[in-house]
Amino acid sequence: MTDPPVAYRHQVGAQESQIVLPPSLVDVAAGQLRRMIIGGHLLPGDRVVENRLTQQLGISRPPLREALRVLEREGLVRALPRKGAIVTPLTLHDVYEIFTLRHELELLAVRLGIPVRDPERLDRCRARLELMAEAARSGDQAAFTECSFEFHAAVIGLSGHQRLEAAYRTMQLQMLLCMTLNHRARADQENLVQNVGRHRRLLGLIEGGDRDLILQELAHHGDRTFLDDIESTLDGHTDVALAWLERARKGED
Amino acid sequence: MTDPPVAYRHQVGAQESQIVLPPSLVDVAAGQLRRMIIGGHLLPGDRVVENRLTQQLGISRPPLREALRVLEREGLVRALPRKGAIVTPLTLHDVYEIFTLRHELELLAVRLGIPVRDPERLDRCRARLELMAEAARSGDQAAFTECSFEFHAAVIGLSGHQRLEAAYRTMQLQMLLCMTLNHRARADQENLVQNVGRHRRLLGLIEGGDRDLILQELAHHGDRTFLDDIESTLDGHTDVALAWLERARKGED
DNA sequence: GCCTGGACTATTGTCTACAGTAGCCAGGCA
DNA sequence: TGCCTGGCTACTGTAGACAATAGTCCAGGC
Repeated sequence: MTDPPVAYRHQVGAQESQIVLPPSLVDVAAGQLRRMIIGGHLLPGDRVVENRLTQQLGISRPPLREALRVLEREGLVRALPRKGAIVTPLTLHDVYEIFTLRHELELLAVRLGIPVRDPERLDRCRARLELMAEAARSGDQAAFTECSFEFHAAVIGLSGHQRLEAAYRTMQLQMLLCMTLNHRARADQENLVQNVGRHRRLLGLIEGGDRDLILQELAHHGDRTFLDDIESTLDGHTDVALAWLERARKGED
Repeated sequence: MTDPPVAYRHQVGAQESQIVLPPSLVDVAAGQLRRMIIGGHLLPGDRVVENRLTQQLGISRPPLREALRVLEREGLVRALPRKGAIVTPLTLHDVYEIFTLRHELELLAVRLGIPVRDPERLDRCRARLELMAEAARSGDQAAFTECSFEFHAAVIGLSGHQRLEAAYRTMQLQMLLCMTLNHRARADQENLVQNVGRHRRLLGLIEGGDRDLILQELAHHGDRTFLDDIESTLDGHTDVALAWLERARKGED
């Protein structure tokens, strides 16, 4: 997808101190794999064969294997010794785990981060929200997902708690993995725009700085606690997730 | 250290279903690296040079690099692009992060796991506590640390929440990393035995099944909230951590 | 007709080798 | 004396090749 950097090119940006180095193949490969999984090109349970991927990505096996180790720690991939790797298969219990832990991390972030101390962090949230809005206007589903992901991470980042944010990002990724289970998960542009509206309201609450109000909102959702749909649901897919959850409850594991 | 398996040997255990496979070099290397870091042989900020380690461990670079990727995701090691890796350097803020997040994960585990549903899980806690006690009796500091680590993981595992347990293990590891900052962190055998006693009381509380009582105990510690010393402090090193925290608060970053 | 054994293929686990980069040190120039 | 520059060394990033294993398919025997 991105052109493989045959040689390292040092690119000096507008600001002289900002030197942009091409990322290592491991990072590139990890990013591509994430996109393939989140994008639904690789579904939970699918085999992840190294040779095939090296050809697709145009790299050799060592960096790919390192990338797979990263993905494994992120929970997107499961390694079966001597049998290769598969995209993490999900059960209903997995979904439960992902949503509960994610919810809990959000609560903690609100407790630690609201009211906001560092206005600069708030600016970053605003900027990413605008990127979301732009993606929604253009109707680019993939871009919207990515922007939304980054917006949420930025919100969690208001806490200034890097480890919390890292754990949250992991859970977000796995939530996106859940979403791939439902093929009907495509939202139309209308939905995207509405979603941006919800996120804008969330940002308003945050700017208000009333921690308890936000926590109250979070706790207010009763049965849907771990599928809270106001400040954190990604891409307006809450209903989809709920539906899947319901379906899974009745039928398959 | 461990003999390198020149050939793969399938070992069939007493129970026929239990086939013991030799672990991959990546796992071996990751384990060894963890021990080197937790054991204080590699201190925060120390460079982690690949070539040196391959010689020490008797393996080649690819599996070692994969192991480093794992450790990186665990937060024990930080990769500096094109400059190698270092053991994660810790600031006061890092310690704050580690203890707060760990504490929060504990609270969640108690809320989800108490009262205990699956008695088998409780048995595992008991078994590991006995291992701890044995290590304390023999005064084996390293073994005690490892047993304690596993005991706590088992307690968190009462929740049946694998992702929660995984996140907790990560924080535990990083907490052990914090401990290496203080060279006086060696506890004598007396301390170890006392520590086992505290853990035994915790297990008693858990067996009692009174969730609120435990949560109350956890919240009861006021200033020391995130250094709670009853149910989760490892190895009786709370005081050491507090002292270090105090020292860091005044002086260095 | 079904089961068992063996060879084959696909794939993972590991190693060695090479390309390219960052840091260091000596030497030259202002 | 101080700074810059060139080359050297140590190290990381990546590639390709080999060794070993797990699964599969087919042939042969019961």
